[in-house]
Amino acid sequence: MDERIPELELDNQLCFALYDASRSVVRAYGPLLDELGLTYPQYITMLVLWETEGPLSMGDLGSRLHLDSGTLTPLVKRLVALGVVGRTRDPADERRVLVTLTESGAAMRQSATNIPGSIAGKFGLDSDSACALREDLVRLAGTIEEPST
Amino acid sequence: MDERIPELELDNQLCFALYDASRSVVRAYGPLLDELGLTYPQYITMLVLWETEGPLSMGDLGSRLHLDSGTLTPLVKRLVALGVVGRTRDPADERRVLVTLTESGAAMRQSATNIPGSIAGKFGLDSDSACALREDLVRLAGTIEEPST
DNA sequence: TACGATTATATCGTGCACAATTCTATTGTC
DNA sequence: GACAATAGAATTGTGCACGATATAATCGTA
Repeated sequence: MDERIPELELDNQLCFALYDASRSVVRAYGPLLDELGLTYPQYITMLVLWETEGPLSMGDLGSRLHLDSGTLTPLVKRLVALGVVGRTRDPADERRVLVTLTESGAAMRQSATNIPGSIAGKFGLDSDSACALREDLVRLAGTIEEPST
Repeated sequence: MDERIPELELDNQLCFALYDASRSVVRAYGPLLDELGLTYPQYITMLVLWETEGPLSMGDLGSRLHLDSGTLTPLVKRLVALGVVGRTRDPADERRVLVTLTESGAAMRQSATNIPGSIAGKFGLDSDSACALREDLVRLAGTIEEPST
């Protein structure tokens, strides 16, 4: 093209570095999650259920993962089909749908305990750097979320 | 659940911070790209074309963006439908498809020059921090890509 | 110069993301 | 207690991602 416009060059975009790194990391989970029969979004959904006492509503899951019902509804239905969670209407409020781990879903947690270590090995990062990077990313996402005046 | 397993908690996952931040940033581009009629993946494709002298093959575009033909083929066809690029077979090698900017596509570059600045304003980061973060992410993605012995 | 191997793209199928809309249950408020 | 407003999910439609497969052009080489 005519002249260079450095701000528009791909290699100068923080957004592309993020987008590319995110896809790379999700791909890295692929082989490990295949053994569990989960996709990456399904895996993080299971993480939330594993760390929570008792059932969670679709809305609770959605706000934890920042996913809306258009994404979560079919995703959770696939988890039901896998037999790892159950879906029931909340008797106290029939609008709400409660998601609960099945025995099989709870048991899967043990098979997943090796995953974080395997992944950490693929990152060329020591634990402190990984933690610092994670904090930078959380801060960035938090800043962007602002309703922007 | 029974006991805590900190390595499996969502808030300790670098992968989730990345995944969440990436989606947040792409969402932040939404309103700006709407004015151009582009999606985020279409936008980064245009970035590559804008910074390149002459046409690019599908393969060139794919290796630059780390996207395969299953993603790029329909994406580029939508850019053709928008009238911003053209697709032609390479006469020197009929297997290759060359993507070229149309006049309208080249002109769109001017309308895009304000985007990086607008986005930078949404990040709570000074230019140096953003650059450092970008470099960390590029390094991370590069490390993961290794064919892993 | 046939012809098997390789290369470049396209196609197909599954599963996200997310905006927009719809549907039903609940919650004021009069 | 009727009823508008709201809240929680589901549905619909579009556009990625990506693995797997298919197709066609080119290349190597016997």
